[in-house]
Amino acid sequence: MPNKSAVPISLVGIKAACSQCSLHELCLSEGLSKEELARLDSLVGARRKLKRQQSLYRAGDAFEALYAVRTGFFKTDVLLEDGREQVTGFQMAGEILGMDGIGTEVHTCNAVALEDSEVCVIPFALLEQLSREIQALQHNFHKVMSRELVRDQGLMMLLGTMRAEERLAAFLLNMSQRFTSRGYSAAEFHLRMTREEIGSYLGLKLETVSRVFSRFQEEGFIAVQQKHIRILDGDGLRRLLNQRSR
Amino acid sequence: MPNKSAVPISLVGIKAACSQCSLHELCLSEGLSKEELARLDSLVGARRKLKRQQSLYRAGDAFEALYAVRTGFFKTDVLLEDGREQVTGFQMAGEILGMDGIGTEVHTCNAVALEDSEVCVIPFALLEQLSREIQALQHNFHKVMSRELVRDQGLMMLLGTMRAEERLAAFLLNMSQRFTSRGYSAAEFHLRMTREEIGSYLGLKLETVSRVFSRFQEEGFIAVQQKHIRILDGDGLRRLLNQRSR
DNA sequence: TTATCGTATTGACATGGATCAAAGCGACAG
DNA sequence: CTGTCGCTTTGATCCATGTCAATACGATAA
Repeated sequence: MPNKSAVPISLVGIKAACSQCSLHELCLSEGLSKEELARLDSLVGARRKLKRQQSLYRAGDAFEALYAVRTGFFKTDVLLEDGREQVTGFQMAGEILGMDGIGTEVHTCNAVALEDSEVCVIPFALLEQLSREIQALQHNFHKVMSRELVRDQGLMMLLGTMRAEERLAAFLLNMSQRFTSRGYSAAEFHLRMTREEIGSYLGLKLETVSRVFSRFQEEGFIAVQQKHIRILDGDGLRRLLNQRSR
Repeated sequence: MPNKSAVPISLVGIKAACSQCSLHELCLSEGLSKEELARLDSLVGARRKLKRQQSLYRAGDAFEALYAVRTGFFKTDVLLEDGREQVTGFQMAGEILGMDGIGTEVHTCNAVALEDSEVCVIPFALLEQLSREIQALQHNFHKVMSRELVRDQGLMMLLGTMRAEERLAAFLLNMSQRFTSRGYSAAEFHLRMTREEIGSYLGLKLETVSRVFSRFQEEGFIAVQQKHIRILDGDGLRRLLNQRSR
């Protein structure tokens, strides 16, 4: 039974406008004509603002829409009955949330804002309708889902075969790369999540995350200060990843 | 058990026919009208037969089509440069392979037949075209992709938080459930994969898989004899899964 | 300023699963 | 039938990471 989102939804009246949005190439609007973009604009109903720690949706909620992150930072996680948590992803501007709900009409994970954030609400029925009419939109959407599957493959590889140091190196390089492709510094960034959340994502305990960060610092790969990370030797991290581990 | 034919054909001239296929509810054709089914039939170009150990596609291959498993059994895996392998899934009749390639036009994993198998070839450009015209087909396809994302979530949870016994219990129950929904016995089945492949899928070494199977047998949960598995106490396995581990 | 609370770091120790090694088993070719 | 080969089982040992515990840090509120 889908339960109601516990937090009052804050819908802001501002119309989203994919045509104005700086996240083209990451989102669904790439390669659309002016006229098609306008139609996509009219589909994307509204934006929704979330404060830090607010849920965008929870496991069990009825599925109605996808969400495109406009600003901010999210995590998605799954909970086991006994309380164990697995963080399944961290999402930043331009990334799409909610696709887990399509198959069953019900969300299967929780999506939580890790900082004050804003998303575009994309009613799914309308997206399907419009993507029957706009081939490029249809294809973009399929690509987004497929890339998510490929991302998952990478994470399985990480969880299934990598040692702690490799996991953290992969994590840092991935964050760096994603910040870069959004125009931020590749070398210096703020982690929005706790050590525990990183650990959960990587299949490690928070103490291990902390220890490996310290070791990386001793070895000159990075400078850590709480959530602030500076990458001093990206190639060093990359070497760590590619070398035969055992 | 399917036996090996001496003929190494890969493409058979027989037209597939979704309308005749017994895998409706698992595949893409659920809820389609007679007329729509006929159109789907004409889309599904041909079947392709694979012998045990043959690749359906490999990482790096150009992406052109999806494949629906008609008979047989597959694994998908990803390889790291240093030779480490992560099995990302096992696929049986009615399941769709190849969606990893949509995002980049290139396959990102290998798909290998674990026994002599047959697939329906679904040229992807045609599938997109037809699903612009048939709403139910479009929606079915989206559901299939979404369910794959949810499956991945479950696997991440397994790889990130579960102990060896829980992983094996989850694996056995999952296999049992999938055999059941295809009309086979829930309690007795043949594993088509080696201990090493199971281990790779579950993030364990083959020795650990073997040991846990032996332990399960000692405790009366299952009877193992090589690849033949009999589940004697499914509830016992389920209890193992649900109990707080530590 | 000081108290508090969530988060992070670090140390000491425990352990589950990996590693290494040796048989055992079954299918198949000759 | 016999030998070979791939796969599986089992034992002994090791080690990476988990667990438990103490302390430190930084933001915020009083």
